[in-house]
Amino acid sequence: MRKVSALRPDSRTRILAAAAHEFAARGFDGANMDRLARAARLNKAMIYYHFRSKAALYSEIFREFIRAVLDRIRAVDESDAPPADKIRAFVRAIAAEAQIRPHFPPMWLREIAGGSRHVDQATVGLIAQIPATLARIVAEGVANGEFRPAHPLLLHFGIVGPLILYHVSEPIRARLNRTSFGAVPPIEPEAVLEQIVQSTLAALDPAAPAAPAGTSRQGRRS
Amino acid sequence: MRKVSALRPDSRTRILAAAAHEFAARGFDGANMDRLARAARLNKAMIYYHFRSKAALYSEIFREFIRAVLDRIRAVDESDAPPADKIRAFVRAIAAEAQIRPHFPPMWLREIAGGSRHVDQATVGLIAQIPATLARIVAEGVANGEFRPAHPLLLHFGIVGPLILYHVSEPIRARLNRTSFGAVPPIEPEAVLEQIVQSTLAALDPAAPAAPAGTSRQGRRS
DNA sequence: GTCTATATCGGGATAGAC
DNA sequence: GTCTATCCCGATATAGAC
Repeated sequence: MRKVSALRPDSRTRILAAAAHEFAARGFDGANMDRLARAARLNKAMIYYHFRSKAALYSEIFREFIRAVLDRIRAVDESDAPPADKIRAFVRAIAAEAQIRPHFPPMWLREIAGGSRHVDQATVGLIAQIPATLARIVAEGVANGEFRPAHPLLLHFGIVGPLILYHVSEPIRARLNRTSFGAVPPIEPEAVLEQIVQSTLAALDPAAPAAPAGTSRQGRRS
Repeated sequence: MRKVSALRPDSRTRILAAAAHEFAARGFDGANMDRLARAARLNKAMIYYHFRSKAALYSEIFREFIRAVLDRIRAVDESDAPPADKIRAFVRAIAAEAQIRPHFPPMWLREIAGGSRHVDQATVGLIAQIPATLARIVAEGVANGEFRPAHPLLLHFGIVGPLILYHVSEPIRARLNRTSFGAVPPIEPEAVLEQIVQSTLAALDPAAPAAPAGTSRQGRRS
């Protein structure tokens, strides 16, 4: 919401970029305003000229991330594609945003781990709309008879979990490869998406094994 | 590795318990030694009598968590059950550990998000053995002809991602319910396990749609 | 808008008595 | 083993010149 000469980003933009990096790598408490300022080629005072506090800076970055995801996802929901295609697009929407903004997955993960301690109620409401959107898509498919009912939040975990883990694990995979604890073959981004879409649609397939989610199946033979 | 009168846990045990709670809720940097001491009904000095530093305390807790998971998982791998049952048991092993030690999932998540900054190389090696064990199970099934080849790490994300997200999201679900942003219907633990096992086995099913994981499929219809 | 100082304080770690 | 008191650094935030 702010005009910027695209060539040399202004100080505010540089701060936001550096802060996203810092928060993603270290978390809210681990982030250091001095280091952040240096990375933005500015001094601390400049940060506090643009932002009220560390917390305000963090909130703004995180809220903007969530908003970007929500924008894409809502567009998907409001399209007139069949539900199965919406699911597919839903997964790709989140993946695309994670690809474009590599600092988003780690920040998201940390917020989940911390019970959203660093975000205000309004932002919590925004976050909640992500699975809520998925729930609408599922409901549409159920009404169609294309899907069988499934717990939307659980479905959401099945999408977001692997996706975020994949994006976030890049540094670890690199580290493991460097230290040769066991070289990890590279993972194709398309393979990640395919597997997630497949397993999500499988969980929604009315024809499928169904897995009545009973408490009583174990020790069966393949 | 330490005898303890089971009735009144000794100070060291109380510290470990309080620390797990504190680290899980706030992360390494957010954790506060004063608050931790109070929770353990001790003073800070006592913590430093038992542990070299905050980092050492953190490391020990985390390593122990990983070891507990590894113990279960190795037992699964070394059993003579058919590969599909091993997969099932693998999922349940991690879920059981997450159930018993509720502080483990958030800490794990944070370590992933932070690129394992707070753990030593040896522990990183232990962590890596979790997907490595899964890889062995998969390889066994592939050799059998029961499974088709799949990227073990990707498979691992498909298991751990949803599972950890489920466990870790309990506080948020509660918060959402309290603030009535939209009441979340409860998720049955068994349903979580079933869905994860199903989708994992589906990804390994040689008969299935297969999704050749090529880089070249997009824009197709369902 | 951008900078150099600096105020202020929370929190990790230690000293040393008991 | 357990405590009280304290050191002291690092980190958020601000003052105030340019």
